[in-house]
Amino acid sequence: MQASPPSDGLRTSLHDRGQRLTPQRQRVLQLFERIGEGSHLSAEEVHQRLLRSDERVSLATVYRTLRLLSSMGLLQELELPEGGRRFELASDAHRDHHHLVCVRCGQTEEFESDAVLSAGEQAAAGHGFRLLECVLNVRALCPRCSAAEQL
Amino acid sequence: MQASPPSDGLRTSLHDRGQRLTPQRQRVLQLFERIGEGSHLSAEEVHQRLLRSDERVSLATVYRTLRLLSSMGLLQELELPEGGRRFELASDAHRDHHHLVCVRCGQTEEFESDAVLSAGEQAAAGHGFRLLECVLNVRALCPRCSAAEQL
DNA sequence: GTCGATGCAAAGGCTTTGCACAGCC
DNA sequence: GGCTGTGCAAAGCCTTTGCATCGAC
Repeated sequence: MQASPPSDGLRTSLHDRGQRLTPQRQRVLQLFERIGEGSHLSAEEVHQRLLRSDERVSLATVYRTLRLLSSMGLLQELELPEGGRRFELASDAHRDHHHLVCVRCGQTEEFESDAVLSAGEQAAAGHGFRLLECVLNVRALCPRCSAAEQL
Repeated sequence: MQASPPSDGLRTSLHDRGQRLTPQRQRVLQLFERIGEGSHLSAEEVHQRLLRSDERVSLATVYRTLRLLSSMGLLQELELPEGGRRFELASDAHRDHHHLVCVRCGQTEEFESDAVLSAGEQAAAGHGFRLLECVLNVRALCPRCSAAEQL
């Protein structure tokens, strides 16, 4: 009894693009599936985590794979300037997927909002654009840092 | 007849922080004022534009100044991963300031939305955060690129 | 005159790339 | 077996930093 092997979907998607299923690509994607949808990892973190579980993948390949999986729509790149490029598992639910970030300590909370999605859809439609993804970044101060700033 | 000298506000803000008003800092800020609120420039572009108008500022100083002016709240950094870090003139109106970006060709449209701002405020309040800025990035395909993708 | 700011060039991250070898199909 | 993917190391951005000099106050 095991979860449906994720390799199948991946293999097919790759095949359609004339590309191959390799252990490295599986390892990267499975890592994201293991940690779940909410988590954002940098390339370096992906590399470290794979090494820790004895799954050898070179850093260059991590970069190549993150780019590939993003272009295939399986991962998506986050837009949080504080702290570099990060990736997370893509999902339809995440077309509307927002971040509340403390600009001082980096604490990040996620939230969803139909209001935001429909505002995004309206804006896109108004300019004749086709919406792909809609991400609201709220830069803020968390309670602790907000208190610290008052001093 | 000239617009109120921007140096005064800048001089005061700098003074309060024990810092000095230099020609370089004025040039950078004035450049942003000249091009208006909607425009996003990278450090390199700021440098190039200043050189073109014979205002000599080293690239290192451009970086230092962009960082300084941002930390003073006079400029703000954009969050558009496609195409590197960019800055624009800050203004209160821009606390709520959104981008519709074509992921294929980079065409960018701006829009505003009260609905988005209030969603951001709600989210911040719900977690006890103090909102600073609220930016919605809508990744999409512009009409031209959308058509091209259908082929 | 003092102390912060600048310019230059060098150092620093992070990311991509060239090339030979390995391994998927 | 062909041709794509990988690993390694080198190269390439973009950005920051050290240090001597300059200049705002």
